[in-house]
Amino acid sequence: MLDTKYDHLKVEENKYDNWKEKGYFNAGDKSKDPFCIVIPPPNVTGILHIGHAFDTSLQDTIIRFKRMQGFDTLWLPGMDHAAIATEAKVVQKLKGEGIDKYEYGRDKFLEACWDWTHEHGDTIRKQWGKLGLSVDYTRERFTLDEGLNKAVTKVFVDFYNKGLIYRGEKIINWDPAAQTALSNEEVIYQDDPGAFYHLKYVIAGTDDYLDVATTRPETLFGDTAVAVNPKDKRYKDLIGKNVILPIVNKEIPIIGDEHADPEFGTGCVKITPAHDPNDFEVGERHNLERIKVMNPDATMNENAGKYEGQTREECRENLIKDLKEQGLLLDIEPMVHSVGHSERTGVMVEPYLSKQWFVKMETLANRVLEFQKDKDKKVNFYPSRCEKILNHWMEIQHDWCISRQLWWGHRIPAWYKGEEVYVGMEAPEGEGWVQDNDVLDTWFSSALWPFSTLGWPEKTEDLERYYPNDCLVTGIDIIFFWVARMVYQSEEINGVRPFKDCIIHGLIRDKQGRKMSKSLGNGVDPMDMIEKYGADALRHYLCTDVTAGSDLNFDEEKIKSTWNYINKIWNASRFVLMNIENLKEIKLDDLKPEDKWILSKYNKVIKNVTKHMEKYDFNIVGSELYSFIYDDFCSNYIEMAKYSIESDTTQSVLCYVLTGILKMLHPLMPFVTEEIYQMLPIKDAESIMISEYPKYDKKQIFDAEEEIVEDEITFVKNFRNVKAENNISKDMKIMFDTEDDNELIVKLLKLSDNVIKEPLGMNAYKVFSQRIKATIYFEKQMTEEEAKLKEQQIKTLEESIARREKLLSNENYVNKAPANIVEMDRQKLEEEKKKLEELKK
RNA sequence: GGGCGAUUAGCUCAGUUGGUUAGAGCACCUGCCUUACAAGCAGGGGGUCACAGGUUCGAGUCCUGUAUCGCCCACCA
Repeated sequence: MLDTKYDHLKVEENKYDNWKEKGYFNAGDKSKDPFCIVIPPPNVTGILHIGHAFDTSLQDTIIRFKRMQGFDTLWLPGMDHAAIATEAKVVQKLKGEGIDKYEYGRDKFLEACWDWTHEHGDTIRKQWGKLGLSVDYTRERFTLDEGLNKAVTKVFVDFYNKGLIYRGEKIINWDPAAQTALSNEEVIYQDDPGAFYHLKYVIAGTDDYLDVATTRPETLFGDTAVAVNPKDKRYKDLIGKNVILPIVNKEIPIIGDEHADPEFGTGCVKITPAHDPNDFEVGERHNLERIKVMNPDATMNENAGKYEGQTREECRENLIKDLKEQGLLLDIEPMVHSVGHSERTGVMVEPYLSKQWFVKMETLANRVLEFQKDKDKKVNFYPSRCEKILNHWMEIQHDWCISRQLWWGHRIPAWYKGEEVYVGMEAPEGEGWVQDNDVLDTWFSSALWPFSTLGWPEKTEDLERYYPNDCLVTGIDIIFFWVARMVYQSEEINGVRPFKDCIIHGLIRDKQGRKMSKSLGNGVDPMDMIEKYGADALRHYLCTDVTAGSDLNFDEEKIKSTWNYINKIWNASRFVLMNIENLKEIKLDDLKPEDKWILSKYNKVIKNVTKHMEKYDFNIVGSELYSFIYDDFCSNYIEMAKYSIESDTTQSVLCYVLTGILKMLHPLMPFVTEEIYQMLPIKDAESIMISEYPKYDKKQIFDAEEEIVEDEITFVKNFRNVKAENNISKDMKIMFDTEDDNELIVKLLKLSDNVIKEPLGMNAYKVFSQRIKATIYFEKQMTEEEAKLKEQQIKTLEESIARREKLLSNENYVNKAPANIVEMDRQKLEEEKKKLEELKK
């Protein structure tokens, strides 16, 4: 027998391991249609946060639903080696032990990374278990495992041969802390207070000067020109002349270039081709020398003269002091400008001239845009507006910098001998070849995840069966990083979309809508929530309390109320289990109206819930189930059933509907539904997770009975309302005006001693629903307040009648509105008129 | 600068293709320990759906504009 209170800790103990051991999570039943989701691999950097819980809860809900619907479901788990993120953590850890990465050496460092991976991988798997995720561990993958390395290498080699990957010297985003290149997506821009330094560039051979404004004075050692707009009347005659570069005292030319905006600043721009992407392009157009002024760690190099060895910050400070002394500093104008920071190390990114590997985007992106126009080839986004984010990214088409000066990752399959370059699956034959030291951006391997995990490039059975995947679930912030890349890689490599549907969810913020962050200390550990309220409450909250694609402001109170909801389900189940002794097959002839009513409602819920589950509209699923369980099943059917609980039909209907409720809830709250399912006397499977999802049965729809019972419920509600509002005491008498059998109502209202057949000469109040009318007789005089209330009710009713009569006398409305709507209004009007008549008596 | 989203009850949010008198949870008020559940039950109050126009028989929902907030992208010498 169930305890009187729901205990989530007890309920969630041991179930997961049992499911796992029984093999319920494992895919491969070829008698069924396949359905596959690959998990967005969490970084092995650490523990899962609430965002992971959100993301994976949604996936598990989908997978469990599809499994119960009879699909061969594969939810493929795995983790991401997270090149720079993990490397940064391991470097930090070693540093704490007094070990320097470079002194330690590549091999030993990688060993440390693998240790880290195994340790954190175990933690993540434990957390998946706590959340109840039904992933197929027999197919778990890691982005850096051998098979994936083969896939990555093959894609690199093929792309190189097709000209989709090239090596070039360009300005890239350089992370001076990790000392590696970054992609545009790994740079976070934020507004920082800074200044516009106005410097005096004296025009050679004159006393005149140009006021050149810059936010980065320390790069002036790399200046090779000053640009003005050729259309700018102020300066156009100066084009071709030279200016003297301050401090360096070297002459550099004044050039005319469109890049200089006459409206911005002073209209004069210093050109530093090796330290600014725009200047780089100007430099290309004018054939300017590229002078690097910094070392990879962002200290100044030999080109910075006496400032060599200083950090960029120190250099700026000293340089400004010197400029001031020499009268070359015209002004310092404070301003706020946005500055790029490394996503992982947080340091200011340095635009830096460097030789790197790139993926050429044009062809790849254009194909995606083409595919998205074809309904059989496109990725369908939920919500659909998210498709615009993908398309927008494809339209920008920045080439993707994929090489990273790191050790933890897939090593670039390129070898060099002098000027020669060889790219291939294996090292080239012959002496003297040296492999590229760099590794690939972690997203290069995760971009292949939907098919590399299934065995590609081998033509495996799994690949054949589960690819393209059926859906992918991820956060709105990951569309650029990951979704876009999976889409164009899949379409280029295999000519198909990686997955049919892409479900996008928002970010989890704190209750005030702020981003969760370490510095604010407003993060939420999902494991704490599970400890306090259970995974079922957490999952149900996360899946049903937010609309698709929008952010969720985390509110612990709501998990608490979800716990209450589960407790309600627990107790309803307790009631049912306590009362079912004789179960039998339900025969339509035996059913009472209320049985038919609940079956009818139940089947309509199945239909609706199934429809919305298939559209990933869990919000609607949640509220649909909630009102059915709370209002229809608990508040009404169970109350009614108490008066015929000895009937085996009632018992059977109770058990039948409860079973269906548990099954529909199972994808959202797997643990408690399993616990209760196991106590049912009749089960269709050894576990609810492999049982059959309820199916809509037209034979169990009883419109007539539904209407009758619905009307009885309305009567009961109206009666309680009248009684409460008028302070009518328990010893009142009630006389039914209608001849119908009102037995159930009498029982529900506990009125067996109050029913009379003849009117009494006392205060009277009419109560009614559409079919049932009754008069309540009571002793007490109506107070002034109560009389006023009655007056108010009459007034409201009269207003409503007037409104409706006006509406129905409107020919336009009667002719153009759908007939059933008009008919509904007519009926309603009749009712209101009757009601008014009764009230006025 | 370009784009996207939001604005509905005290708070947090739902509201499907326009269609009864706009819903839920929490909070609040009244009455109840009714043997599944007091972490509960019954009943109740509370909303000119941001603002201004328009389309329509009918607008929270569609269109135009305005305001405020948030996010993304680009630029920022």
